[in-house]
Amino acid sequence: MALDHILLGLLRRPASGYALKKDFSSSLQHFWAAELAQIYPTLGRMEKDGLLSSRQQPSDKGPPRRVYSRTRKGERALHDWLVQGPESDRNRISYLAQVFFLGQLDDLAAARQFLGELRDEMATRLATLKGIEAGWAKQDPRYPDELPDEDFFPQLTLRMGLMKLAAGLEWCDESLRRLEQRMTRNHKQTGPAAAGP
Amino acid sequence: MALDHILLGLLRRPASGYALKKDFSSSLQHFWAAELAQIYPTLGRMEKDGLLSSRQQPSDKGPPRRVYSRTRKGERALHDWLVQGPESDRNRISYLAQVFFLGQLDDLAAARQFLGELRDEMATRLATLKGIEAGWAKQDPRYPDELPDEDFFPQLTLRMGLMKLAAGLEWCDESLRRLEQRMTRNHKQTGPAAAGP
DNA sequence: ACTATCTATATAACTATTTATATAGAGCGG
DNA sequence: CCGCTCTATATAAATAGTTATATAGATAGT
Repeated sequence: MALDHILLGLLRRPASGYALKKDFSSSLQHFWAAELAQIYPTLGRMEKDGLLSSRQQPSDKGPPRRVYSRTRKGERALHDWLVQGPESDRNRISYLAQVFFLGQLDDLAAARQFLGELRDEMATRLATLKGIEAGWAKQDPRYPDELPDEDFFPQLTLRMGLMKLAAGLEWCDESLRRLEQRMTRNHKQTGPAAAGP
Repeated sequence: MALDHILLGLLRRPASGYALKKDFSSSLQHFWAAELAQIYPTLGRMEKDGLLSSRQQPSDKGPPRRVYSRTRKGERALHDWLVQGPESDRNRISYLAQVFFLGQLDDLAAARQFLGELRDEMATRLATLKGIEAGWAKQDPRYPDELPDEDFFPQLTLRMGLMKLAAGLEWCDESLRRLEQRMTRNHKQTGPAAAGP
């Protein structure tokens, strides 16, 4: 499971479940999300399996926290995950499933509406990622090519997000243009159409 | 759940679970996969919920099959799914999670190896999609802009796949180039480095 | 006849994920 | 002091998805 390995990667330095969830919210969330209700039992299982160890620590703000560290075994598991090569993910993209069936709507205007909303969402996400990039660039003059390895690879994932979203936006625009052409065409030839003389 | 709605979309014409699985394998699989062991109980539940109806039919090649049709209620559910707007998917991309942590490998050559494998996989998938596109174009002279609506939207999803994979390949090449620069640089300045005079 | 493959359905066991809920201390605003 | 938010952990219940396995008729090849 990828969550296990992601937690191992994040546990480069010891952290509590709550802190790990924050790591997800900051950078990782764009390609992998996890809820606390999934993180806590996973950490417990991984400790049971000897991949992690934990100790309780008093907290200045709130109840005591359980801080996890990865063990030698955990480090090996992370290493193995990385050198085994890319996991070909069962990439589920639900909006494409919707697009696939848009032709079954009685009115193409509803399909246009759909693609317009998708375009807006992608534009928003692209703006978000650009904001993150700008922030990184501002606070570190070494951005992007003089960054330490530790930050180079996360930066690559951000770059992938930017490139995919740019491609997605381009696709939306192209699709909307083609759909509108199609709507105009259908409008003009209402009735006759189809077969030539 | 998206699987429910996908099945409703596929059931434009009545079909058995086995046949629906084949529909997945042909076109849909690139952005949504499903196993028979998931499809059968889902069809059962949807029938119980009144979204589908079924009847048994003798088969010429094998045991009798249960053929499902969507009900009026099922059609409404599909319609609602489409007009509600794009589902923002929790898009999980496990290879990006791996890339994120590649800096924790002791040897950057292993990271290069990883990105090379990813590049190869993407190139293969891109070739596959291009093959599908070529097949469609060959068997239908209306491809792509004179296709009936029914085929226009599936064709758009194929196009999205092509564009995303092209972006992905570009990213791999760019990342490999930058990683190799980085490796050369590290090699040259073994020891001194960092601070200027 | 034997074997493999394809059609066809189904279930059990397991793993993963989401949503809802409970608990409890600490700090802040009104 | 009351309610709100944040820190912090945890569990229950439900849903979703994967892997393994069982059954059985039909057809094609050896």
